[in-house]
Amino acid sequence: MIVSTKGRYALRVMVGLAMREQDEFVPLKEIAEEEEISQKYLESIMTTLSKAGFVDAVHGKGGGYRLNRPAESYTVGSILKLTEGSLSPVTCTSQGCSRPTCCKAMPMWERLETMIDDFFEGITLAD
Amino acid sequence: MIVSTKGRYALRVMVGLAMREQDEFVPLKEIAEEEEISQKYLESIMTTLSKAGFVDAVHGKGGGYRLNRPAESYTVGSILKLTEGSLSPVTCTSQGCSRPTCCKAMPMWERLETMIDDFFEGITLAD
DNA sequence: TATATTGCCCATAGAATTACTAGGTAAATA
DNA sequence: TATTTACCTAGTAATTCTATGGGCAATATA
Repeated sequence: MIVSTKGRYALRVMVGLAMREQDEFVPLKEIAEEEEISQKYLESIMTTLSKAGFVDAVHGKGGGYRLNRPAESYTVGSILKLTEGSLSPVTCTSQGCSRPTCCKAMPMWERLETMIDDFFEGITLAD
Repeated sequence: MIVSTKGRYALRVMVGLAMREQDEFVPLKEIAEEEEISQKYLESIMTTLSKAGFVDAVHGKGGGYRLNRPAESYTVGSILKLTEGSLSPVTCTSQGCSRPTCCKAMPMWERLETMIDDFFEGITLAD
């Protein structure tokens, strides 16, 4: 499986935020309830999104998270790459491969990876 | 990662067999050395391929494995589906998904799955 | 028949990854 | 000051992946 729950949760949250008022801050607790995700688990995901500058985060009462640019400018690919680390369908392409026979399949893996990458980069939060 | 070593090993072995004489039986030991895969691990993979009828297996001296049809008739997809179980990029599509927001992404996952499936089914051992 | 060679079956173990939890710290607001 | 919120570090439980061990079954050859 290419995409784990972490990436899927991140995507769902971003979609959720995109459907709200642009300048409204939504606290973690509220997002977690809405999406039925454990608060604690979601915390680590939100921090990742925040540190990468994908969302604004504000502490204290009335604080929370919100998007900081229009939904069209977030590609699904950028979100998944951030949370998953990589979207490589095989370790061959992401970590290299030393074997002789494996390399016979290498062009295939590379084509697949490009195809998947194009797919995700071609979709934004406005879907 | 969609494709684990198991699937990749199977693919490599099948490619290796395809490049030999059609009616030659190759013992496990020889394949394992050629591909630098542990004999024991390869055993389980070969048994899977054999039980599914992808290869002929013969016991005893002079025995081993060989393909039983032309290389063009094996798609990469069929080999990977057999050894990996499924090529779904997310559990949503293979195991179902109950959540409301997840389903907003469902059409995307389905399109991706179809795309990947078409990709692998369009490639045979004659590559 | 005896022996060597080969594939087949079943269980288990180590490693890595994934998914999730616990508990405390820092910042902002009222 | 007290409350609300985000942030940080660590650890744990569960699952999957990768591989190993040991014995049994089938076949060929001497």
